[in-house]
Amino acid sequence: MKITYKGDYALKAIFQLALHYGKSDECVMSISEIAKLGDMPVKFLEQILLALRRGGFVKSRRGVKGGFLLARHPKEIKVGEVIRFMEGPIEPIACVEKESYKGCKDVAGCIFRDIWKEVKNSVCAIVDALTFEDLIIRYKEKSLKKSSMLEYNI
Amino acid sequence: MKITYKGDYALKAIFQLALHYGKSDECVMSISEIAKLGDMPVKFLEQILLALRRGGFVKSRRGVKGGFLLARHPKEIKVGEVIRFMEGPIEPIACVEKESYKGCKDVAGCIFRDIWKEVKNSVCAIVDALTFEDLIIRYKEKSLKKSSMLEYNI
DNA sequence: ATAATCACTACTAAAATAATCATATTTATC
DNA sequence: GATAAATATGATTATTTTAGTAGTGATTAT
Repeated sequence: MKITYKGDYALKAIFQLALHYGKSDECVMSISEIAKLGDMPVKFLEQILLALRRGGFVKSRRGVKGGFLLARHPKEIKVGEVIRFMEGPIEPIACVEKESYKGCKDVAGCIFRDIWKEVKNSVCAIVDALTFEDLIIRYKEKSLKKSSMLEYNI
Repeated sequence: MKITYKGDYALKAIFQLALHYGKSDECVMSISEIAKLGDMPVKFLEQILLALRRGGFVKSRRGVKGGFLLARHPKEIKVGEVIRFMEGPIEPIACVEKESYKGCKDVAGCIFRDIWKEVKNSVCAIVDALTFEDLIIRYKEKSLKKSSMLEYNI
């Protein structure tokens, strides 16, 4: 039941780009900039960003002052989409999506399959309802709360 | 977001023992018997059953006519318990339970952590509400349905 | 020109996974 | 008491996944 670093970093990178989004189309972020903000290894993040580009999540510009930017508006990118793209289908076990599954002679009669489907649906309901715009709103609320707590010395 | 074979086989083994439960305390199942029913590799299952014994889920008897049986009533064993015991904490990422997490400088301000908590809670709600008695009921309903479908040639 | 930056491919070390193997110990039954 | 059937335990292994690193090439603003 784990998300890998690959998926984690992908989400963080897109989140950084989302925070940075819209100021102007010229406004790209370099890999190293994103890596620094999210505390991620640069060369590993590079691979992830290139994958995200192929997936249509981000766009890139090469050369000096090049970098990455979101290919779509943050409200058009769902968290679940990114997870699925980076990690494969959201399902606790392969038999949920694929009918063929080694460990199961009787897929139709398998009660566990039903449970995994429930789990899958419930997880998908959460991550597919969340866009990166939602995340930004949450983030801003959080940092507002934090700063006001600081202000009043709570 | 995956369950491993270890966890999968553990659930299946306990389910077989649960189906077999209560007929008498003498009524144990051998590893090979369980393995056959669940289509699992015998020696791998052996390790899993021994782990489950240490975890207090099953009891064993050695020697001829030995084997395994549940240590508790099926209604006293939750699916979530077994998953946690075999796979570790149910959480998409380590930062949910543990405060220390390499990939995150700012755990408090991290919006993803909140999402993973939501996911975790929602998954736990499902698997912690399910006992092996529930599974048996589901299973019997299913096989009843199947046999009646056969009967009426649907 | 050149320096900064993305693009791509290949490689690698470590960990996890899914087992197998060998050997000991226990116990019902003949 | 011998034997066979079973669990108990620890070691070993093969494969895959993960999390990177390294190097080289292509592009472009200055």
